[in-house]
This record gives sequence, C-alpha cells and structure tokens, in this order.
Amino acid sequence: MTRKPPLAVADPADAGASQAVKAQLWLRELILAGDLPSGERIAELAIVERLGVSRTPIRAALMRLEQEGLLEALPNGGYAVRTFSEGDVCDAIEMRGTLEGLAARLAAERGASAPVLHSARECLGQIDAVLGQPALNEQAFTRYVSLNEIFHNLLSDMAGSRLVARELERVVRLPFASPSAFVVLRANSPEARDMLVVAQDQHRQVLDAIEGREGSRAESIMREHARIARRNLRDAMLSHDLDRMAAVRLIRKRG
Amino acid sequence: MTRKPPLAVADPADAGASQAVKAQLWLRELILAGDLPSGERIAELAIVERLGVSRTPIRAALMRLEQEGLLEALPNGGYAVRTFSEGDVCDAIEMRGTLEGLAARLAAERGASAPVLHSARECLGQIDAVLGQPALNEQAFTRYVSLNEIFHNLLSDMAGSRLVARELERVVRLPFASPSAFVVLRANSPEARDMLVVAQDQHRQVLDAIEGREGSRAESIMREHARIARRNLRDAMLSHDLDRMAAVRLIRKRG
DNA sequence: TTCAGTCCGAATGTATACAATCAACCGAGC
DNA sequence: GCTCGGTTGATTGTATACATTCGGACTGAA
Repeated sequence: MTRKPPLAVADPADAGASQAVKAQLWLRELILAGDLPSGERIAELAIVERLGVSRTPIRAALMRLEQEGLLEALPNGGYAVRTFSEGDVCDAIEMRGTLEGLAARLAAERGASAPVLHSARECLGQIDAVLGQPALNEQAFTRYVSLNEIFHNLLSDMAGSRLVARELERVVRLPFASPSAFVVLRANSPEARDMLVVAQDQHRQVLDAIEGREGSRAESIMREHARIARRNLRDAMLSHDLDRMAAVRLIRKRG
Repeated sequence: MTRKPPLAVADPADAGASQAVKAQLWLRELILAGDLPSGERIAELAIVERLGVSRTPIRAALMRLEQEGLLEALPNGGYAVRTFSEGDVCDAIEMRGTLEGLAARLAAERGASAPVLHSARECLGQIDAVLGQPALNEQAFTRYVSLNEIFHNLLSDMAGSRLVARELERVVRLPFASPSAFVVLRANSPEARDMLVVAQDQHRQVLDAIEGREGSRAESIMREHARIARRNLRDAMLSHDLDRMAAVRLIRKRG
C-alpha cells in the first residue's frame, strides 16, 4: 500500500543479489516496519504484485524467513507474521547472553588468536574515543552501535567455532535480541551515556578475562552484559519510547 | 545408485506429507547414510531422477537442509554436503549442554507446571525400570534412547519458552549432537550400563534441582550431563566403533 | 430458522519451460 | 608451446501454467 519496492527501493547493496535474496531483504524490512499485518495469513500473490517478482523467489524468501523465526507456517500452507511477547524478547536476549557467554568461555579456554585480540583491543579503543565526549549526539550513538556490533562479532570469532558462530548469528537476528537493540531508543535518556560506559567496561573486562584464560569469568561477564538489553527493553516499554519504533508492533502487549 | 526411494521408500509416515517434506526426509536420510558424496556439488537433476519428484520441491528441501546445517551453499549456486570435524561435533554437544542448561535454569527459576513435572517423574521411573535388569539387551538400549529423548523434550517444555525450545530443537538436529547419540554404539561396551546409570542419576538430580528452584545447580548438572556424549564420542572414535556407523563419514578425520 | 450438503473460488503445492550465468574445452594467435 | 579468447554445454535461477485442496457461501429441506 505504501510503495512499490521494485521502483522505490533501489538499494545499491542489493544490486548483484538474486531475486530471492532481494525479496528476503525486502520482506524482512516490511515485517520489521510493521507494514505486514501480524497474525493474518500472507497472500503470496499480494507480495508478488508488491515486490514485482514472481512467486518462486517469493516462496524461497518466505521459507527462509520462517526458518529465521520471523514467520510461522500455518497448518494448511502459507505463512503469517509472528508476534512476540515481552517474555519472548527477554528469552531471546537471555539466549544471546548464554551463547555469547559460551563463545567467551571457549575463547578463554582455547585461546584466541593474536590478530583477533588485537582487532578487539583496537575496537575498544575506538569505542572509548566515541564515549570520550561528555555529551553524545545521534551520530555518536550510531557509531557506537556500529562498533559494538563489530566487537560482538569479533568475540564470536574468538571462540573459533563455526557452529557456535552460526547459532549466535541466528539468535542475534531474532527481533530485538541484537546487542545494539534499544540503544538508539535510549539515546535521549540522560543516563544513556552512563549505560554505554558500563557496557564498555564489561567489554574491556571480558577481553581481559579471555586474554587471562579465565573462562568462567568471561562467561558470566557476557551473560550480565546481555542483561543490559533487558533493562533497556523494560525502561523503554515503561516510558513508551517504543511507540516511536515501528518494529515494536511485533510485540503484542501483555502477551 | 542404490535404490529409487519413490518405489522403495513407502514409509507410511510420509503418506500425507507434501512432496517437499518427503524430499527433505529422504535427502536427510541419504546424507546421514553417506549416500551423497560430501564436499562435492549436489546436482539437482540427479536428485530429481533419484527421488522422482520435480525440481521445485527438491529445491525447497535443499534450502531447508541448508538452514538445518547439513548442507552448505556454494558461492555460485547449488549446495554441497557439509563435513564435520571432531571439534565441530564437540562444539555441537557443548552447545546443546549450554542450551539445555539454560532451559533447566529457566525451569527452576520460573517454576515448571505440575503436569509436566509429573510426566518427567514418570519418565524417570520408566528409565529406572529399563535399567533395573543387570544386563541390557539391544531392545533395552533402544527403549532407553526413546525414553531419554522424551525426558529431554520434557525438560525443554519445562523452560516454558518457545524460542529456547526452538533453538534447542535446531541444535539437537546437528549431526551427533542429540542426547542419545553414540549411546547405541556403546551398547557392547561392558561399562555401557554404568554410563546410563550415571546419566539417569543426573536426570534425577536435575529434576530435584528444578523442583527445588535451584537454577544454578540445575544448569550445571545439564552441562555436565551433555559431556557424557563427548566422552562417548571420544571412546567410540578410539575404539573404531564408529566405522559401523554410516553417518560417521560426515566426520572427516583430523579436520 | 437452522442445519447440512454441494458448488465455486481462491490459495498453495507442483511441474515444466525459459533465461542467464558459470565452467570447461577447443582453437587461433603470439 | 603457451596463453588468451570465444564458443558450447550444463546447471542453477526465474517465471508461469496446471493441479489440488481448503474454506466459504448459497441453497435446499427439515
């Protein structure tokens, strides 16, 4: 109803991708933007005329999004946008903390390679630079989010396990489970910078623990680190900041 | 080359399923049986003439199996059977232990419903009955495997989280990560029954911990419980028992 | 008025034809 | 003889036509 992605979405990043991948990206965007009614069945033909590609790549995209957890398969064929309760979001965050804890512990126990450790230290330095200013503007928050994700990815690399990295990638893609979810929402809050300072301290401590081969410590730090996101979620819901976030329509109230 | 599943595989369980689901089951079986060359590209047309269904459901099945982790997508289209190092299997088991630990902790912290707890107790009683005999025949092992999976599923239910249950289901499907992997292999070993006795004690202790709302205890028990599978893997590889297991071809030696 | 049966339409699942891209092989030129 | 380029084959990605099944609405009778 809003626009025709084939014309309006001319994202250069999608250039070389197949129609199926493009459809997957477009649909994910539509779902997270709340442009698809959640709960109701998604008609393939509606998507076809909306995205301008044939049913085959659409079906592939729907299937992948179901595996991702954004859609649920209906009993007699077809898919519906999945809704998430606040409890679901908490569980997703807890699961991310658990898996990131596992990754940190493995990194500590097995030892991380010097180059990755160096990259991580460098990343922390850049975050320090961002947090150096007493007041953070929106650009600073955006940069923090970007660096934060880099650090978390490096942490996943340090574990040295394809399988753990893969599952972690899956869990992070769950709505609002990403390490940087809700960070931008809290940008206006006066304690916003302080929260990032706390998070950054945990980053530094977990890296210390990994270098010192302290597996258990590294694990518990990452678990606690993830709980910052839970606090942010709760605060944001209480202050109704979430209403500004389109994707929040996926969270049904009092599920 | 071996057979034509459309004719040979007349599994009644596949009766009402769609061609895509049937293809997925057949392909999974073929992969785990080592009937598909691992590493090389899988030609769709070869599968088409092997399974007797058209490309569309085949492609759907391949896509799902890639999400499952049994196949890897090749850079220029197509898929190949993924191979797993011994380290990968260890990581998968560790990940299962971690997620089962999370589930047990959540169950303890949040409290499990009485009916599920009752079912779990009943299940443990049935396992006790199986282990009651001093020597276990093959049928006893099969029954243990079945009951063991029921108990682990109940544990997943107790956590009361759709998302955790879903991810756990995924991880358990990774090759050799299932709670009962390698159990049947060790059936001939003289210590086989003793190992099951130890495992069953852990089952009982974790259920006690959950009922007593001891989250941390429940979690660490489940983690240690999963490590039995790692021991079994190691012992089985040392004793070359694995050679009898077709699916083991997926594990490349000294990966 | 209500319930049951049948018919119609719309949606998904399947098969196949077409397009595009990648790789290998052969030949020509340096 | 070696290398580079073109051509051919095969394989995947896409589009569409067909089959099948589910749900709903309408009509008839009790």
